[in-house]
Amino acid sequence: MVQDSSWNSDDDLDFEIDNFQSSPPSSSSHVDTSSDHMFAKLVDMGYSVDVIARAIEENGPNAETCAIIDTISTYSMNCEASSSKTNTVAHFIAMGFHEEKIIKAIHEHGEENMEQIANALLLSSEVSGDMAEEEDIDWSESDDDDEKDPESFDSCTQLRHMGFSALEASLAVQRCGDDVSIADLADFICAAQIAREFDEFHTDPEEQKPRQNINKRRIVPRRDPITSANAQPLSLPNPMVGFGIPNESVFITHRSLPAIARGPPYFYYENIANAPVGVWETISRHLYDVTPEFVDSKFFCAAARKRGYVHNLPISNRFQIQPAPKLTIQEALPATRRWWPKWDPRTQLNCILTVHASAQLTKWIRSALEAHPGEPPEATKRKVIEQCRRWNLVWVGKNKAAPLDADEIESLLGFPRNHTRGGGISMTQRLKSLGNSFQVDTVAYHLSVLKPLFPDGINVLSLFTGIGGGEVALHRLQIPMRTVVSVEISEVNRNILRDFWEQTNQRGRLIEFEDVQELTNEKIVELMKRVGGFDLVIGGSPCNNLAGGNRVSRSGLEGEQSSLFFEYCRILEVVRETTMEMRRS
DNA sequence: GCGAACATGAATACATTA
DNA sequence: TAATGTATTCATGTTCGC
Repeated sequence: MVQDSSWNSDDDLDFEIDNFQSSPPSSSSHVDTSSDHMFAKLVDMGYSVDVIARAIEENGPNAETCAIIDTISTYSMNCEASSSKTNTVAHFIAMGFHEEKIIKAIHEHGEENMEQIANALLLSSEVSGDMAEEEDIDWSESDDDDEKDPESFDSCTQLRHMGFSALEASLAVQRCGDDVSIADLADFICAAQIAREFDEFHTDPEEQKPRQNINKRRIVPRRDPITSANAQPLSLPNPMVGFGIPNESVFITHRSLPAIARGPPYFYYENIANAPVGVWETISRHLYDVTPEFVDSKFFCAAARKRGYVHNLPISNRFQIQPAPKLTIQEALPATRRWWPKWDPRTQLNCILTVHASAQLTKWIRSALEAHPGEPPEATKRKVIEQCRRWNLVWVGKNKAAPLDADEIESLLGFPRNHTRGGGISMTQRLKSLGNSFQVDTVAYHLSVLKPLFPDGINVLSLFTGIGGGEVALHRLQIPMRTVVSVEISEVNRNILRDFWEQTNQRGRLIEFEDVQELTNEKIVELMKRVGGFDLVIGGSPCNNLAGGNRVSRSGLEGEQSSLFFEYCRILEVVRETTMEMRRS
């Protein structure tokens, strides 16, 4: 039940926005930590008394308003409390609109007509110019120049004549650049509006914060060629825990997702973290400036796998699929325990690659160790451990180190046993396919947020499917796959996915393509109309030309295979545009 | 022709030391 | 702070045997 507003003064609005930003209030800000006052304010915001009481109880009577709002939003994410109406109000408040006008718009258009409410609010703010963001954003901080160029101003004027607000128009020009057509700018704004609507219940509270400093960095049009000269350095986190890992709440963090990046559809892109300098800057720039989430799978299983993920998924309320894998070699591969030398300090494996060590190497290790009946000399130990690390060898007998077999790799990567076995696949191909795949537990952790959002199933566009790491993750999360359109060049991998589909009695449709280039724009539109659109576009494009192990053609994103990343971008863009068109009609 | 086995460094990040 | 050392890396191309 939404109550009448009693805090619609500009001061109060500023206070709320400050709190949404999680920034410490300035000394001049009006901050009232009295729980009574806060209670009244939250009631005014439309939250139910029960929910507020519960949140205050959880956070303590001295908690700040933002903490309480976060908690309440968490309840709504969990579908346990909070009505959709309160979320609607909070959502538009977070966008910077006055509550009084929000309530009025809801009364006029009905709560379910989010788009009409948004339009009414935008129109209202256009007339009165009272959107908080417009007052807060310092447009002069663009480092291109201090004055708006006439062309941008013309675009803004035209957009405003089309009915968009000054804020929307300015933002669109800033984000897309000056050389973009009015039609494209209008599309950009519509995309953002639809995304906000769609994201109402799907993003965490932090992601819904107004980005007051959105223009305080250089905005490079996405279509610009990226060169090493203009790429901003993107450092890898240490420890590589992304936006959070299971059971380590100290690492749980929040992020600001650019408005243009918000779904629908959700997208999830993966590639190796240790790519040549500048590659991730380019990837991020082409995927709507979304900050990559770099995660090492050593926090999810007994093997390292440093990967970057660019996605627009919510990051609150992630959960791990069970049973959680063992995190040490000795626990994951208990048979090795008996033979593990005390002088080998490894407890986790390095990244699982596509090839394994030669028999010559394991033979050399055995000979080197058998040459010394007792403990080997330090130099020998060092050399053996170095090779064991290099080739991920484990101890399978006395003085006997061996590469992992395919079954063990399947287990470490989170695949069902024998996932890649059978169907005439050779061991070499099996190892290659596994070495190129996702670590399922890691990906599932990120995708887990989709489970409450798609209880009736999900339509997936799976690019560079490989052996189906994404599909296995969704299956293990028990998210029904209504449709999977899979694109995979390798016949062997396609067979593996098809086997998985049949073996697990999937009820949905599996539609297969060989080549991403076969998936023309027209074909994508046709497919989307056929299956009802895609909810998730997932894939990791080839890393051949990025990987450190490649001594021959590590040529970066322009390489023969790795340049297929741009196909991912093309396809994603078509899916997004078509999604918007389908929602309009 | 196919699969298995094998030899083939360098780019990069991070830690240590002077 | 710069130099040096250490660790890591979803690989490719060639040869050989069946």
